[in-house]
Amino acid sequence: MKLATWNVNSLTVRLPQVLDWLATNPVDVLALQELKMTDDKFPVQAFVQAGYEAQWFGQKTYNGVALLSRAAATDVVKNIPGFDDDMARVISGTYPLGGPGSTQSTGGLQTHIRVIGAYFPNGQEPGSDKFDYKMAWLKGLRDWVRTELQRYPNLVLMGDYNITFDDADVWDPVDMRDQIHCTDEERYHLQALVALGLHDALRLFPQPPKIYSWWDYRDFAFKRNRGMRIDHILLSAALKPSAQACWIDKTPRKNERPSDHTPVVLELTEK
DNA sequence: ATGACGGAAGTTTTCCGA
Repeated sequence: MKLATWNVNSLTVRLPQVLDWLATNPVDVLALQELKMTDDKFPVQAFVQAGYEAQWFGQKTYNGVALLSRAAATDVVKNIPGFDDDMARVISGTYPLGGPGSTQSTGGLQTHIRVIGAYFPNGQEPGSDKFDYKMAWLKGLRDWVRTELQRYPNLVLMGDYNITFDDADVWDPVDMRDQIHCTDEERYHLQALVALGLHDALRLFPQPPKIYSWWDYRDFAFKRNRGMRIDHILLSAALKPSAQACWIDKTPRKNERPSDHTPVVLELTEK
């Protein structure tokens, strides 16, 4: 079973690239962020034709998230229960554990996986209202994920976190010290999520140095590999033994009119 | 110190992202 996350920075612009990527990378679940479209504009038919179900939660201009999947989702929830939010940032669903061939399994929680796709707030800069919102949102997410983990031992939380774990995730950690995505407060909240019993999937496996998921459009940042790792897949302890591989696919960042983010992929053993 | 680029809204510029 393969799961992936990708901030597409406008699904209107990036739809052909998403379809191309799925044709080459037929993952079982793909979480999308920054759709930047209202629900009525969501291209559900294009995904159905590509063999994918979709659940989506859009918003005009900003935000918007979706889950594409081979198998149908159940228990779909939009945003964070218990946290009031004007913005469309989170969508979750439950899927059969395994590839499309194992959809006939019989329903116990151990045979399913809970997938949460999330677009974490940017935060703009420390001390701003948007930063305060980011901190409150992170606390709301954590309180909810704690209860989700009790219900669903097999859980993946993936998306655009807009937080780096540490300096290894930053091309210039000296320049970025205490800047947005790199502050102690943000990293505290990220570690608090980990402390719920989650694992940074990418770091379960050896990786090349200077591995990032986002590069600024400006100043040839991608060509110079001046980026940050801010897109993550966290998986629960129950799923950790199933993890086979995790990687960042830089290929779509080389497209014409690319998203500034690129996909992160997690492979789990078939069970 | 500033802006670079790209997307959206919608109009000749602004806001925002990261």
